[in-house]
Amino acid sequence: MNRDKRQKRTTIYDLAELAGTSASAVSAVLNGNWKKRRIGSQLAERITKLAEEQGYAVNMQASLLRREKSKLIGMIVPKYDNRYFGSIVETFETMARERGLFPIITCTRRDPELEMEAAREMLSYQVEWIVSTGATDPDRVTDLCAAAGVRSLNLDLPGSKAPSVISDNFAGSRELTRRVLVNYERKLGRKSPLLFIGGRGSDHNTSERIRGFVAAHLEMGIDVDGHHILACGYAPEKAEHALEALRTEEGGVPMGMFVNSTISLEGVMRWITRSGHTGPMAPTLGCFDWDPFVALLCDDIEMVRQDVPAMLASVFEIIEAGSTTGSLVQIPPVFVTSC
Amino acid sequence: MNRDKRQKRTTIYDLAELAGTSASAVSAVLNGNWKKRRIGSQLAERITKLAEEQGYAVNMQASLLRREKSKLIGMIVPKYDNRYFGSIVETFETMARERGLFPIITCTRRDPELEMEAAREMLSYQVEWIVSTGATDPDRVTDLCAAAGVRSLNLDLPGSKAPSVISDNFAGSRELTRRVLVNYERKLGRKSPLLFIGGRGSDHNTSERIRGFVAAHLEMGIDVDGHHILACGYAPEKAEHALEALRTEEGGVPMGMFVNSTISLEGVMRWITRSGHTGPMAPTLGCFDWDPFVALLCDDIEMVRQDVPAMLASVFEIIEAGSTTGSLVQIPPVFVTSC
DNA sequence: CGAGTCTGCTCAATCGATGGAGCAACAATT
DNA sequence: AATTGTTGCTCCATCGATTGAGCAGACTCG
Repeated sequence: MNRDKRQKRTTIYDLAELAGTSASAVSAVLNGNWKKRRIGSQLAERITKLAEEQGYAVNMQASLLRREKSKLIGMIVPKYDNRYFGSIVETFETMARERGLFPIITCTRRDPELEMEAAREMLSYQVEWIVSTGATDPDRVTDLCAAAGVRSLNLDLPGSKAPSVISDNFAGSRELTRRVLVNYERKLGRKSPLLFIGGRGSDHNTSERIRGFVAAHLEMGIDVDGHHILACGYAPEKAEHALEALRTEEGGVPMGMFVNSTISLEGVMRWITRSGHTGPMAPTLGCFDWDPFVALLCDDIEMVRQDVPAMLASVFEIIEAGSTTGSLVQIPPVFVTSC
Repeated sequence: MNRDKRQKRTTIYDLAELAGTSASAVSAVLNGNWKKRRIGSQLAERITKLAEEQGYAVNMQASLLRREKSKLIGMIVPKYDNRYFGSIVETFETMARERGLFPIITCTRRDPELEMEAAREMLSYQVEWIVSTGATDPDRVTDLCAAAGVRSLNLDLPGSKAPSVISDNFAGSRELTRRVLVNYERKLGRKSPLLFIGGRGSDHNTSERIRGFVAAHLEMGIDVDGHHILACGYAPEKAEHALEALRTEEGGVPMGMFVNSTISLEGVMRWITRSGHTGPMAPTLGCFDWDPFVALLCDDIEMVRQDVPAMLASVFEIIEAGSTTGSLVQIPPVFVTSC
């Protein structure tokens, strides 16, 4: 009877026996609908006390099996190595919990197969929603979910088959580019185009940001060099190598840059340091993303911070409304006036 | 029969009917032990094909309810806002998956109540292990787990009642302090003690690091000013305020500092920028933790990187060995030679 | 030819929580 | 006294997967 090392967990049947009552009474009391099920308040109190004493915890597996709703919500996220995704995850967890949902989060390291595998696993756990964040192929996840009758939603990168919440990449990028162009002109003493670096040309965000980048140049009467748009991928090394490759070419590397994420910025900074472009040689920068140390330590940089709280507020609005259309919500990012 | 919007998910019974066989045959085939249960390979193949066609996914709730082992492993983590915890989570997920475990991670934002709440929830989901990372009160979590017959383990901050894996804070801190003292002496032209800032005086890591800090001073024949040991908490603002308060005091702020985490470093950097201690006025720094941008952008700083892969290797070794003693494993951190 | 073995499958109990249906016991009403 | 209503519970089927036990039929061998 007494709790041993390898004991079985306390169940409602154990409590029922201890309380000299039935399992259904115990169940009713512990999940709060004992009033509806007309259990006397004295018995209720006795059961509650016993449960506490015995350290009882529901077996969610059993409970969820029986119930119709699981209250589980899944999120797929590419990486935990930057502030943007970190705050997405943290905010998501908090907001899910506030709504009585249990968040399950999985990091897929930008691996398309792992994304699908993780989604499949979440479906096994009977999640009610899957939020695909920055997924390489959101529509595949949506299809998988749809086949299982589970709702899904895209965050950060849009898909065509489920509602998507993303930053307003075009407007954000145009404004960021404008600001960097102004800084660059002030520094050089003349107008000159920027280099665009980072991201994948095939993803919506990158192409929208390129569109904004080009628009801002146009508006300021500056020609863009197509050859200076390097959507070389997200990994730091890719940005570093791309710059290094450019250096040996004719014209070299422009000393004004639009960097497409903090991850790419890491590579850019590495290149800057290694190639000795520091101090007065330092390039004029803009970064579509935010990092506190960069904001503090780098003086010639403009950063846009994606509005994570607003994005997730929108995500949960959609979830609460239960919408499934392929709508696209674009959240304006915030310009950080570096301290 | 056809899949509707609000359909029920496909079960082994559906598949059994479609295949004209029994549910137990389907179950045996799909969970791989059909050889043991002597199911013919033709039937097995037919079932497998059907399952694929129907997009079948096990109901984990049902499966786990029946099985003895859940293969779930929980991790509690304080924040996602720095590289250290980010890489802990990412590595943990990967390693858990490699071992056939399903990781459930929850961020508790350094809130002791949320920690307990999260642990309780994980117990409801029948996790087999809980890893408390940087928990404010690891022993409380251990007690809760023990009452439910669940193993637990502490990471980053040790507890007395469960095995703990942490960095070798004393040795790491002593070496870091030594390096910073050398840099500081080189800069000042004379020996001078450092300021210690960040962390909680009550936590093991902070007190061990202070011990290492003091030891390094002693070894170099430098007196430590007890008044310059500011374990003011982890939040950036706390560090910033502590420095600001010190500035108005007699002696002011020493221009050599040991910062106890990147989070505190954020506050320190803010103070440095706001109070104008930049350029040649910039302090000589050391930080017990690592961040790529700081490493790249700050030139007078030494950083230690906690060895996350080694720490998690040790965690999973303990899990695989099934040990429950309150042993303490200390992993030497790595010194980063800034690029 | 009968006993024993092996193959390929099915039956039914089980895990723990839930909730519809129903049953005593008693009070209130006609 | 008979009917109706209410209160406070209990019984039992159910969710979907798993697994020990068992049952035909085919095959083997003395």
